[in-house]
Amino acid sequence: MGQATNSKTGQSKAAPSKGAELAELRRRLESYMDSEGLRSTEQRRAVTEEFFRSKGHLTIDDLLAQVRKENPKVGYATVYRTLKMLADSGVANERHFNDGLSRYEIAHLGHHHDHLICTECDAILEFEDEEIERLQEELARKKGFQLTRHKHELYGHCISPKYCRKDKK
Amino acid sequence: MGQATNSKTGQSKAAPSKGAELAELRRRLESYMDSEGLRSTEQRRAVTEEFFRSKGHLTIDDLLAQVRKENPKVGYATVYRTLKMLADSGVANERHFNDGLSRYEIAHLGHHHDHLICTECDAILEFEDEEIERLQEELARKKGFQLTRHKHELYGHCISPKYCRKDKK
DNA sequence: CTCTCTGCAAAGCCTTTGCACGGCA
DNA sequence: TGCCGTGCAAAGGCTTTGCAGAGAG
Repeated sequence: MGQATNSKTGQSKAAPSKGAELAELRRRLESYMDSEGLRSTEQRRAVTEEFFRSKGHLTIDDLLAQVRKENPKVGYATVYRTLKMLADSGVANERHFNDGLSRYEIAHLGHHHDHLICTECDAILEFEDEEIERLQEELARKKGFQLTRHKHELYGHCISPKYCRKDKK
Repeated sequence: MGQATNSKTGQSKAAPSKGAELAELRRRLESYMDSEGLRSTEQRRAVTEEFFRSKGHLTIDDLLAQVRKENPKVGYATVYRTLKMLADSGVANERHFNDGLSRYEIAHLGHHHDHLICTECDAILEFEDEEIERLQEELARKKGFQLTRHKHELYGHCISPKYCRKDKK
């Protein structure tokens, strides 16, 4: 992939800025809602804004709590349904780590990533490793499989106690 | 670890035969039950036998159905509790793939493995890849993490339609 | 005889759904 | 005004738990 540099921002196309990526996701959502005839309501805007404002990996409860700070009348089911909509439109990914909850993260454009999860402070880091992805493909081919997706989660704890505290979250 | 060969069976210690591994697991379970003061009941024996007889990755329903063929009076909760006991003793691993069900597999002695799952025929293959494990460790170290466990699942479908059929399971 | 185990049913937990009302377009 | 969206509450689906009776040691 080329490293075409944007002369205005200094950002390359291969790694667009956070802001540019969010703008693209908003456009994607808008066109999805248009094409599906979905309406823009106060609740959907509230949930969507809170979602984009977040750092991702939120549970439905997390998000609902945030949304209700500004908009106390929003219901449980609406958040569920709105997040499903965000996932269907491709701007959110639903994830299931080992706590039995659904979490939603902001989608990344054009590349997959996996997660490193601290079981002490609940931090969730994202990672990408091309070499591992390549080995996975190779392995699947050897076993006679065509891969469609994968799930790779590394659990452990931050080495530095300074940044790893139960109360940090 | 050495490659001492067993003169009787030709099996090396590093890769014990299936039968030898099962025998070791049974011993492990027995000593666990002894140490915890757990009793050997007809139901526990039935569930445990069926579990060891299986090829693993069974859901609780799968196992209960099997057990009830011989022993119709066994209850749901007993199977849950017995499988928890098997997991606690280290002879079973609880796994959660993407269907919301708990599955139990026969533990392997001294080595970790991951899974390749066919979303067409529901086949579950195990794999081990030292290179991937090494890269994981390296990656975690770079991110300042100490790994304790991981979950690596590859989803796809068998390339050969001959061996990949919905009705196969 | 004591203390654990079992089976049933109920309760938990999270997610999904049905339905009447409310509000976009 | 016609429909879609919302909120509430109930229903689902799987797992866990409480309890009285059964059974191992």
